[in-house]
Amino acid sequence: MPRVSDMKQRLTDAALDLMWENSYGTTSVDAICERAGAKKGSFYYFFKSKSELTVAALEAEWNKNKANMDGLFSPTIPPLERFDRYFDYVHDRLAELQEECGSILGCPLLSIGSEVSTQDKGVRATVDRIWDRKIKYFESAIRDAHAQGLIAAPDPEAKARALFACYHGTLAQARIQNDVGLIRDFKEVARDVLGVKQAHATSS
Amino acid sequence: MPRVSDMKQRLTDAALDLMWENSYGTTSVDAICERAGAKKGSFYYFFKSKSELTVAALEAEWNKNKANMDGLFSPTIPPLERFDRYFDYVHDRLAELQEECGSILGCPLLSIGSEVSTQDKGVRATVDRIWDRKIKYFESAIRDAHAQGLIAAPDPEAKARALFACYHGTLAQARIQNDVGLIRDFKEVARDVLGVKQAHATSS
DNA sequence: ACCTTAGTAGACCAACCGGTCAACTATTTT
DNA sequence: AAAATAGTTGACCGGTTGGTCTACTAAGGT
Repeated sequence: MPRVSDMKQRLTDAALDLMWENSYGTTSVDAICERAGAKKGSFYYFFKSKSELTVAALEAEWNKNKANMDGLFSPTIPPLERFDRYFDYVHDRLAELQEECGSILGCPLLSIGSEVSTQDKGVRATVDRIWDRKIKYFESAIRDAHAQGLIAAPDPEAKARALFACYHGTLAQARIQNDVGLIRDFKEVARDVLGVKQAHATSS
Repeated sequence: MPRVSDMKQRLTDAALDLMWENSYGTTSVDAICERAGAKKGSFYYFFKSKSELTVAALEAEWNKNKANMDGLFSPTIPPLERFDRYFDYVHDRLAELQEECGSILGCPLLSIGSEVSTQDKGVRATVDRIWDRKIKYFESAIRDAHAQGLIAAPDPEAKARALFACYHGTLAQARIQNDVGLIRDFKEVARDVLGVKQAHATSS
């Protein structure tokens, strides 16, 4: 098997970067190619459409982040602390990206998903699938917290979905208003949504 | 002043419909014209760009909804009940639209805002402005609820923003997954976010 | 050395994009 | 009735879009 290439990955990386910063619709195949240093021919050698590339890009992003997520939501960490760590991590990452590109970018799954959901079944299904995987982290943390009596969550799956939705709404609002503030303060909102029992002072 | 026309409104209506159902990017000027029964020339007679049309469309939508919002959030209604009524209203409306077009459409402010926020300052500012107006309804309801001792909300504005973000995240997730369920269940999540004190059974 | 195969190159396409413009029509004021 | 104004028309523009196609090249196996 002659000749190897990292072009496929360069294309998915470029696509996700551009779509995250701008949008699915305004990210043209030409622009993706240019950023990846590829020519049209290469693009359509690896992917048969922009839609298919997007599916691959989202899955690739998930694979990149999975190990990190596993670490943040490790069962060795107290359940409620897992959320704090995760929210802190996302906050820091988005703040870092804001320095680079001037904008709070929010979550690409939500931006892209919301944009194409009524038009592109493939991308929509992919967003859905990855979304569900991420919710699983929330779900088991919630179940653990419930088992330890830290919260009252008889239906961990529903609670996880609700919290996930609230979090993504916050990320979206932060993107629209270009303001990290909401993300920084989300930990407290999360405690309310989770129904954390004891009101323990965090600091100050 | 000769000749009157309702074309301007037909154009903003058409634009919002199409952008809500699909997206900003995929809604072409041609498509807007076709739905409004206008020709390109008329479009650019009333608006100097697609971006400006969008601003007008969002403001027009706000004006259409304002009276309704005023009714739902009337100070004559007990504060927490205002939220219930509002959430019910949005749920019913989205469910109705789903019958028509097959999809849960979420909130156009979020969809459009998230899509164009990094690229179009005018539209972004408009979304921001309307967003703030809507939050005011939440804010005063929260303040009233706090005054009546129903909830503990020392910072009503922050609480309002948080609840608004959570709600929109739920609407976005409902759009992506094309599922009304989350919206139907949001009232309970809202109670958690608001920190409603007494656990009163609603029904069943 | 040469064949096979994975990957690259870039010219090319029709359709569509947002936007312009000059000519035209309908309506009200004078 | 005619002038002034508000609105309409549709041909037209250059650039871009997603996507195709054929010719090519680099590398591993034999």
